[in-house]
Amino acid sequence: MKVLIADDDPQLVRALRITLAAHGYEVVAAPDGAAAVALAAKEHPDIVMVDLGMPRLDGVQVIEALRGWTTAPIIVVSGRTGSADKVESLDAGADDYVTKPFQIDELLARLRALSRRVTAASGVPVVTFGDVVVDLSTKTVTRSGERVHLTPTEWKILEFLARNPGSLVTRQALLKDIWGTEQVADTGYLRLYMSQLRKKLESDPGNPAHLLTESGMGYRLLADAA
Amino acid sequence: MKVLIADDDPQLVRALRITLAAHGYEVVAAPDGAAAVALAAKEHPDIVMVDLGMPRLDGVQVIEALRGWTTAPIIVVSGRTGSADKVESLDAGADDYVTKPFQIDELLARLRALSRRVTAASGVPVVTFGDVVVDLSTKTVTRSGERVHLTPTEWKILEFLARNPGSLVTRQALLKDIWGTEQVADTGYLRLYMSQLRKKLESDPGNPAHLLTESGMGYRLLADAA
DNA sequence: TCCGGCCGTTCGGATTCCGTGAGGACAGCG
DNA sequence: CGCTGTCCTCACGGAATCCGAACGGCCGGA
Repeated sequence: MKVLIADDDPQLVRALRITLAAHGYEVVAAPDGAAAVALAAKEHPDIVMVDLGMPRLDGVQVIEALRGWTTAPIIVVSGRTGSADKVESLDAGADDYVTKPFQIDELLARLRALSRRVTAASGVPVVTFGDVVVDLSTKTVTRSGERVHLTPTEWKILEFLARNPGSLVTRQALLKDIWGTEQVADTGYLRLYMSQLRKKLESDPGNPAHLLTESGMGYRLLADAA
Repeated sequence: MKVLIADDDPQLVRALRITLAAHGYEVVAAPDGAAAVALAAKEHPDIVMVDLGMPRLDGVQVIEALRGWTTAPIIVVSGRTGSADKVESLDAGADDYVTKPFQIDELLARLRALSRRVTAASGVPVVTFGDVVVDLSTKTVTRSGERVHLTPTEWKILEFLARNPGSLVTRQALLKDIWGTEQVADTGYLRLYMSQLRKKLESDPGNPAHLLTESGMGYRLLADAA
């Protein structure tokens, strides 16, 4: 049973990690919302514990992002005791809400209750790199949890690259797959679409970290390890 | 959605009955543990709310009895705040634990969270988005509780989209499924039906929030969190 | 230092694609 | 025969997309 902890309090994370590990859970942790979403896509945890009021992406936004593609139980652990926060979190898709400070045995009991309800994972073919998630089955691209809109041509290029993660894709292979032209006359539009993809998906489009170009050869998508 | 309330405080039961009914729940109530178990066997509620410390059968015993034959979510509503009671209840099979006095909106939110699990787990093919509910088994569509009349063709399109919530559906897939035509010549009627569906289901048909179109590719139904 | 190949990026016109209103064809029904 | 509901065609305005052209930066070789 793998648990993802999203909390910006390193001391609390450390204590939880020890306790949960002692009870047989595998623990992964992220210090902010955006990292939590990316880590969830990569690790596919069975249960998610999320704090409200994290940097970079609020807890509620994390819940909404996760609910876009997973049904794993989500439990909110927050210092906020108001019912408004509880209602908002639960309606966003959370399954439980615990207020700090909490009794550790109560939290463990709630985790056990949620574990009972865990259903089998969906096994969707997804490719992730950085904070980007590419879902090849639903043709959906999200970045830090938010949907990114791609034009048909942009999607075709990204799809082709995502189906060959890590390996070099020659320019003519891309041109043939997307425009079907045998005769390749690079009039420059491939460069144009790569530019737009980087603008939409890279955090620093000028220095791409994942959509790499191999001079004279083609392009390469550097994906995260599955 | 049917809720069974097991509590020996008639005043609280009365208040809950009114509030829950106002939010669309069907309510049945039992004043003690033994009656609650009997009533559950007869009524088959979707969710059970149980108090600890009832006459004739304690709350934990009620939980254990119910868990013998049903997986319906059980939520404990109790005045006892100690973690020992929480742990005991949750480990007996309860799904949630709320302490009295409680905020009614928080309780409602937790009920909604449990309802989601019920519909998701029971495999009942129901898709919701905004104020619209699409029931694939009974072929009915309701909006804010009121039935919406769809023509056969409109229903076929919505059904196809609802069977692939969140996923992009290409125009040719829709045309092939609904008109069976191999050769696709979009003469424009698909666009017309999408327009009518939006008029009937979207609150702002001009700016659709759920029946989205991906230019050049197809359509996508953005459903609520499961 | 100059030069030419290669690449990324911006701009804008041409083209395709989409939403929507109006209305005809057709079948079922009283 | 008129009415009603549904399916479909057509046409138009607006939005999204494509792609040609051009400019600037980088870099290795002469």
